[in-house]
Amino acid sequence: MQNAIALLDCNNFYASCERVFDASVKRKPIVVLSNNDGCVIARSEEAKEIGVTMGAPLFKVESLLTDHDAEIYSSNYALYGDMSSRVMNLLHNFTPEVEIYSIDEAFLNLEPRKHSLDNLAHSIREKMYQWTGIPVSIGIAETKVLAKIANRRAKKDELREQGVLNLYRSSKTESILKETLVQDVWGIGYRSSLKLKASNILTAWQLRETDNRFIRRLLTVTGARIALELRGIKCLPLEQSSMKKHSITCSRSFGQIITNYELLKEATLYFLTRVCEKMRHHNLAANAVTVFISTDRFRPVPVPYSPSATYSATYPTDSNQELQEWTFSTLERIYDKDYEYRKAGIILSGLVPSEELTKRMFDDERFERQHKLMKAVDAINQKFGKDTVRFASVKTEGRWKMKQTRKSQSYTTNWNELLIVN
DNA sequence: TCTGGGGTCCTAGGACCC
DNA sequence: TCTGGGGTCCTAGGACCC
Repeated sequence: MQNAIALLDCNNFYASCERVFDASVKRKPIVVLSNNDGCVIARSEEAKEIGVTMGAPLFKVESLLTDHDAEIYSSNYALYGDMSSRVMNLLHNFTPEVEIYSIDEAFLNLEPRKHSLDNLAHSIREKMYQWTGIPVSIGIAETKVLAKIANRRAKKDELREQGVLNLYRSSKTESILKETLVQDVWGIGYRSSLKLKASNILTAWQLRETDNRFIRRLLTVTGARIALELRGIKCLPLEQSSMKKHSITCSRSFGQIITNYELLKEATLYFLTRVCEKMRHHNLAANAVTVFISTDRFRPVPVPYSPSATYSATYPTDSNQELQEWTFSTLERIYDKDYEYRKAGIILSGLVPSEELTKRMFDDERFERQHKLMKAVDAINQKFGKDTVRFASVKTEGRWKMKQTRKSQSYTTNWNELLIVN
């Protein structure tokens, strides 16, 4: 017995979040920008209609947007994160098995159920809009990959009003797979689509019908699993308890080119401060830090250079000071003075719950002092604002400082920015 | 020093996703 | 002038061991 899987996806999520709190933009084109206000990462339907493409750099579409009286927002992750958890929490009213896949998507196991799949999906959709103001689309099928395809079609023009497409044991599946190009299948990216095309495999249906050993050789197990999922064979299970983080990253493109080693050190130290905060907020510790730096990918002169290196330690730590030592020694390994750098970042990995540090704390007095110190610093910064207390070496005004000139209010997470209704 | 297969562990990099 | 950031998974290849 194959259970029916649903994929629920919030329509134009970031744009919809902005719209919930600002009635004046109900019919206007809306776009939300990436960090640093660099490019477009979310668009309302109206913005799509005037021809704004996903990922377009702001400077290329700015005049188009102003001509159409569009609203432009910097990204407000506090708001989106909060709206997301409202949506996700409500899903448990409909089924116990929910996998939160991303900030705006969740897979649901729809069994067991009292009503028909279609009725259930429509009722989830209506309730979600009523409770949160966020419109959602739902695709239903035997597997995750097929549910993704159903969801995508549920958003298409001719079907958009309904917002639900049920392909579970449906005779429509074959024709829809024949209309779906391989590059539009979840898990098949640009590289894989080129390989498939070279073998004359152009549609999802052809991918499904090709001998699986061939696909495995061409695209490794990842591709083989996708092909099986297209046949309705579950290879990707619902993962409900995937709350454990494996890594934490902070990286930025710089406002200007950096060649100077000291400036690069400043930047990585700033990123390290951010990832350490996040790590301790989740009560985690890390035993490895990866440092990466990169030249400008849009101007690869003379040649692109983007080295990275990892420092792995025996014991995990959550102390800035210790991680700072690891970071600098790693940066030194990859830095080459002959290049101009445009971007850098830090990744913490080997994450373990910080209770597991207890043993070390008994052994190591210096470590225990640092651990307590960091906890105190976090508490103060939480209360009085970011970087109220910091290491003297951490510069907060750098060329990597994030640009956010069009941010909306933190309607749901900051008492001082609540929505006022007159 | 050479001969050989098999196994593990680690890391860098590729590919993909939202 | 201006082109995002944060993740996961898989594999190839090196180092090491028996």
